Amino acid sequence: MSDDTTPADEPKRKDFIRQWIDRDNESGRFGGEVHTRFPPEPNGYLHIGHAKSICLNFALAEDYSGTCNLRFDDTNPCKEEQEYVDSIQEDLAWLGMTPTKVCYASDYFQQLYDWAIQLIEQGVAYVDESTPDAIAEMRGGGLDEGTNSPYRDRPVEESLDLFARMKAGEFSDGSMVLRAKIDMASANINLRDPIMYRVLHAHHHRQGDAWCVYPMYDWAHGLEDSIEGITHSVCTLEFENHRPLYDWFIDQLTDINHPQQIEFARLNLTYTVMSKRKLLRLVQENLVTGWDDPRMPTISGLRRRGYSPEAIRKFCKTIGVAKFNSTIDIQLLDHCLREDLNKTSPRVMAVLDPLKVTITNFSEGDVDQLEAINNPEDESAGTRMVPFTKEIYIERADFMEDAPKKFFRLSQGREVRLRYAYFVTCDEVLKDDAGEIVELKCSYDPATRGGDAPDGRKVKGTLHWVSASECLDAEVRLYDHLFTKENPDATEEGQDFIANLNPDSLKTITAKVEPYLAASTPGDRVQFERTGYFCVDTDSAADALVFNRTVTLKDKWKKIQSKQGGQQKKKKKQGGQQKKKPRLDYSQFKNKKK
RNA sequence: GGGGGAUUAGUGUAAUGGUAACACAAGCGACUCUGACUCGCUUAUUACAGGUUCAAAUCCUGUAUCCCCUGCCA
Repeated sequence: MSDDTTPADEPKRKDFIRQWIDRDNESGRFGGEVHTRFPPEPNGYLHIGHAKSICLNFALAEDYSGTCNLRFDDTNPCKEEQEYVDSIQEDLAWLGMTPTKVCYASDYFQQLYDWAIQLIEQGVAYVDESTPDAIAEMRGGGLDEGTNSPYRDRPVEESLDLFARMKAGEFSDGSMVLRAKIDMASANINLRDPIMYRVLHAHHHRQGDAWCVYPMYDWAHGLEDSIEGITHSVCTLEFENHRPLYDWFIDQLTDINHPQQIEFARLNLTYTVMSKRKLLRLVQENLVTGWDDPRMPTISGLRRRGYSPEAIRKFCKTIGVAKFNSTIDIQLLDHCLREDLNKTSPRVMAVLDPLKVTITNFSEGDVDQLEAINNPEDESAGTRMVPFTKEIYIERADFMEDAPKKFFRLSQGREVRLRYAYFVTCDEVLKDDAGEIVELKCSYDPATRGGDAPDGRKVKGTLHWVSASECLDAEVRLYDHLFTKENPDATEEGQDFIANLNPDSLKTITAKVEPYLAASTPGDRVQFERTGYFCVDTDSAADALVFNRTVTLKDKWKKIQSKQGGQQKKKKKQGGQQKKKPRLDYSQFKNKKK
């Protein structure tokens, strides 16, 4: 994970978390040690938002010569499954992270239980037999102060006895809880006698049926951190209100390690959703093919799509960390991706939308093997041979009748270069009855073999191509944003984010690819020249290749085209004064929780 | 109505009392056997209003806006 480039001459800018750690180190608060952790609940797949947290926590440990644990926060047996534990470990390893230790919150259940008894004995915890509704009612809210539970001052012995019997399974789910005795009038609702344990007769994925009580997050989390010797407990903004409680619990147990909780803003990305609930819904309603659907922002989805761990790490580093609730433009992720793939991906030619071209003056049956560079960014990648024949395919979009001056590609009477091959000139356009172009007749200049004209004549365009007789068919899955709107939650009244799903987020086509690709295996990443970066899908087989489009190449021509179209439209509308786009404000669209 | 946070170019992130930087995006141009890559140039009265100061993004006061908080979820 230390391969991300940080120019040594660039002054290291420190985010607020590193500044905080520096202060702690200066004061000697933790003896100069920095121990972090990544604490997922195993109830879903990791996504790019988790990657931000992962990269942060592991980078902190590395930067300060500390440690970083992976800890499964498995305190709720109802939602958690081994499947998720496995996927999380796989994703973490793929991202290139090696935890110092792999821990489970459930391993601390006995310690937590013993400490709970200690709090009861200290008179700061009690068993409450009120109903869930009654507890909610008594908690109050807003300006209403809470009211004390009638069980709040019951004798210690009674709570001790009841708590032991809760654990033993004598009581039904929801019948009683263990509560901390703090302050029912606190302005911070989290401090109004928060629940520490609930009764749950549920099977735990690691503890089996050993427990009938399970600890709540607020009670458990800080103590888990404390047990592991965590110094800086980094979490997301919504836990800021919980920090006083985090500190309170640890303070009750004198002489245990007291980590510092630090909160940062979670990642939001345009054109996608990040909440586990929404991702789960996409999977459960079969709106995508699964957690690893290449359109999903999950780590497994990105992996299958063809993202590299380097690109994701670079992205996480680039976006930085702060407390401002921001939304990152997906184009920044694309940029980090292209930056890495450009350096690492072998080039190859593939025609996605084939148009047949016959080289009229090329001998029938001849196969001319031409040398092509595998990666201009990496000389060690070497070269390969590409077969050229009388009939080839080019991209349909690379030919245009009555082409404008700015169109550098093929048109009647125009000459272009076929990459690594020859200059060709279009002599004739063949159409079917419907007027559709079905074939081009071109002539080639044998003197330009390899792609250069001995007479020094230049050509403006270079096209990729593939031999019609030597090429392979391949299924290509063209992916686009999963949603049509920057903010999928921006919907009409009565709709939700599902309404903004992009119906064109996947187009499957059959492409013609050069024979060199026959040996490719799932996970291989290549660049289809002039088109984009592609990755061999897990569905791919030797005789049935399947490619996923990871990301397109930047396309200046497309911009020129759309600008010309746009200008015409604008003229029609009126003067076309460009208004400044307002700052992204998603809040007005968010569904308020009732 | 209460509590906790936040606000710097279109989007993000820096600058921690010394005159707004970097990346992406957008636009213009150069280069090019990928209209890719690469390389140039362009883009901010620091949410607003006052105040302190020789000097304010930074300190003070007030205002506005946004986010989070009333699960026996995490």
